[in-house]
Amino acid sequence: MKLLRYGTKMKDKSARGRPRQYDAKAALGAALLEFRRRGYTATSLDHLSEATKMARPSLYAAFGDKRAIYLRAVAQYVEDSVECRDSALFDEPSLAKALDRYFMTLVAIFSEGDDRPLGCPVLSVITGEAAADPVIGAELFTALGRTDARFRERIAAARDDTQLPPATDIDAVADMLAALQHSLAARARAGTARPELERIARSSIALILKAAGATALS
Amino acid sequence: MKLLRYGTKMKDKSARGRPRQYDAKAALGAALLEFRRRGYTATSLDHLSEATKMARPSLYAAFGDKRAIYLRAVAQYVEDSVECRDSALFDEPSLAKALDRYFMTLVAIFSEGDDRPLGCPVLSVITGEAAADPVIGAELFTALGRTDARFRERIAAARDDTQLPPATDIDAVADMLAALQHSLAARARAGTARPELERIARSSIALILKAAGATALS
DNA sequence: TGATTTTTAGACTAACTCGCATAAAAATGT
DNA sequence: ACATTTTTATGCGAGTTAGTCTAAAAATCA
Repeated sequence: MKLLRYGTKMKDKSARGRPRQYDAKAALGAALLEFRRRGYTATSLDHLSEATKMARPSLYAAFGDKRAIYLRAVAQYVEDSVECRDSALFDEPSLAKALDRYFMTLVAIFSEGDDRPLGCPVLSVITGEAAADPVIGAELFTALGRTDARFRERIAAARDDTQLPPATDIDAVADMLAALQHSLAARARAGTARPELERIARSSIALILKAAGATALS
Repeated sequence: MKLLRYGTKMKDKSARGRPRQYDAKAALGAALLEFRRRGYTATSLDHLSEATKMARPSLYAAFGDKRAIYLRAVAQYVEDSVECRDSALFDEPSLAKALDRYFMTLVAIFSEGDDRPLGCPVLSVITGEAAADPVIGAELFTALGRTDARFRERIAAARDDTQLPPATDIDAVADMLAALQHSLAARARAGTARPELERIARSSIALILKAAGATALS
């Protein structure tokens, strides 16, 4: 019912008044980069204000307080990267190739950073605060659940595809793939360079597929 | 040369003056608990002062600044837990049983906490700061390296034991075990309860051993 | 041009933080 | 008892931080 109005006058949302000088999407991207560089708590609103080139009151008006800024920045990151990652996982028929594409994409993201790898925008940033802040804790929990669900879907599809045995323990294999993802995030954050991360990813994928009894798909 | 004096007069170290009211070991334990609860940056010296029941100047005199307190607290944790963990890994001839004991011990540690699991004293606490603080980053890196080395030793021993094939890729198997450890830390920090962590650990160990081609040791 | 609306900029308060400086307290040695 | 030595307690000052309030700037509509 609330949506009815938007169909008719789409532009009214920003018709009058001084036009905003900032690009919300770019601002959230810059904010996330700052969070990844400094960590969640160590990032102040002044840092965010400088990184986004938005005045503090504008930040509040646009996104809310610091936690809301982080949550929206992550939501945008997920939205932007889910297409690429889902494509890697599900558009490739061969499970082995799909996993390789997926994890190479992941390593590329985790390896971003001028000085050293910045790691995962979720795992490497809010882990410290997850126990103290229930909202952050819930965000971390749901993020892990999202990844688990994706892996389970892909493994189930491979089993139906006869690439994996019918008796495959889907949860166990998915857990191992998730563990690889968590481990790559931790290692990247600790400073492990990209080639080493890729090596670890590839050998781990091979081991997991071997354990699952995968039959190569020509 | 500096050590010569200590042999003769051991008590001189705290002979005169007001005796200290605090127990350094207990204080570091309380400090680590506080770090695990709040996260590294969010923990202030006031929090540490209250938790350890030491005045701020006493904290400085005894351990140094906040980072030094954390590093010493972690060093003590490693020292205290390494005996138990090494015993689990190396005193048990069967690789499967050794890994089970090791990871059950680890899950017990990660599940500590009144309200929710506190996770790993290293991985779950300083991940956020590792990119900004080079000293913290180095600490994280060496901690990961320690774990890797332990797993490699144990896998090599099992291979020499004929529990694993001679051609076992030691690094690959060790990487997967480390990944399981990293993953359990992340999941615990996200709030996953202990039984679920134990289930994940057991099924993952089984899968890894299967991939490595382990032969059961009766 | 003038009124309206929205964003931006600067400043301000109250609370918190670190690190230290100063003084009191509690033990020992003579 | 008195001087010495070490630890503890209090509190201060410079710097940060979150969040808000007020006023100026920049656009549209009439």
